[in-house]
Amino acid sequence: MAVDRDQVLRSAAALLTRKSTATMDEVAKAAGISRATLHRQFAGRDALVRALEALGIAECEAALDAARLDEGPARDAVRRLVRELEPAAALLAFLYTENQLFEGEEQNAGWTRIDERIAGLFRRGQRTGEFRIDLTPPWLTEALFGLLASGAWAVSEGRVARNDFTHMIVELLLGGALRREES
Amino acid sequence: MAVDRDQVLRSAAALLTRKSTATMDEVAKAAGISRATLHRQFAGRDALVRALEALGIAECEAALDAARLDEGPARDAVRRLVRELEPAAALLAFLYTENQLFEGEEQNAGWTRIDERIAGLFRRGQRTGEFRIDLTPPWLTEALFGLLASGAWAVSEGRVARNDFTHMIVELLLGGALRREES
DNA sequence: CCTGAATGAGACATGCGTGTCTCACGTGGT
DNA sequence: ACCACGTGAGACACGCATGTCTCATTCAGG
Repeated sequence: MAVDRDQVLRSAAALLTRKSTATMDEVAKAAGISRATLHRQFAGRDALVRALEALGIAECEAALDAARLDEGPARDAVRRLVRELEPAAALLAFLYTENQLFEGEEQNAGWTRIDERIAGLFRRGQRTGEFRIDLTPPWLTEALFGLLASGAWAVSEGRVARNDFTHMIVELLLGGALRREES
Repeated sequence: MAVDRDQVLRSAAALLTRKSTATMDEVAKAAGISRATLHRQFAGRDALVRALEALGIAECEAALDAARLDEGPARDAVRRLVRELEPAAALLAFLYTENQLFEGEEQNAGWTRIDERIAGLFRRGQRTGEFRIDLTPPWLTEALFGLLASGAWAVSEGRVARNDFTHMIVELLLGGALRREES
């Protein structure tokens, strides 16, 4: 009776994040439904990944909105953004590596908009003099996603405590590894 | 005749870095040999990936040696390390994502040693007071590989100029995005 | 010139994931 | 109680990459 599509999507995301080559049968079992029903919800593996991508984009944009990127100091906006993005980090890490496979096809327009909003935040920080100008906004955006993925993986491997996730990423991204003389 | 095994490995690395799902047949064609010969050199796809992993480990350790990690200020050692690692970045990016698949099996001991050497460098920097102590060496190591992979991908996508590769990674890793008042 | 080793081309069987279909079962609504 | 709908289970064929094998060809060395 009306399988909870969103619930299926969540469990699929949780499984594929750990094992990106999981079979449709494994995905179905993980969701507690049969392969037939899974296939009734998502036409095929490709459709499933696309749905996951749409979910990732939606969560990203929700985080972007919740972080109020254009309010206050840019550095604080970055902190809020990473904090909001944390719950979606594992899914984003999966999609980040999965995207390498879509080499031929053009990527979903949603990512372009998200990249643009984040790059805009970094540009704002550069304009106000908060951020250095020798690191380009596109690179900072790329690095943010890369660190998000690394962080998610490090947490799942037990190399970083889950509670430190946001702190590790934000501090490295903003402050770097060097000690600062001034505060 | 005696097919140049190392040459085959290099071209396989170059191809798989761009298209991680490439067929054995595609790998063979890229190397300019037949699938039969490729299979005579590497028992199967698994053996090929393992060989690639061994190559990546070897290049990493060579870079580690060339960077002389225990000489001079730790920050300079990090700069040398990234510079030495740059040629191998694409291969490492491939292996970095491929490693997610080896979930069940234990990872190659070579990576453990490499991780340990790099983490040791960060620990040394913390001891000398160069690096902040709230970012753990394992996380900095993980972040270094993550940024290396992000950088390699950004370059191949044209989002970052190839010449800026080392600078972008080193500066972000060491200094972060914030402008520093003092030099 | 001859022999042998290595290579390329292709055929062939196999395993695996996938997509599709059918049918029986259980549940909810009428 | 009856009917309809969604579901689970399984069978089936297909596509595709893989692994293995054979055979002709080519090139190097004796």
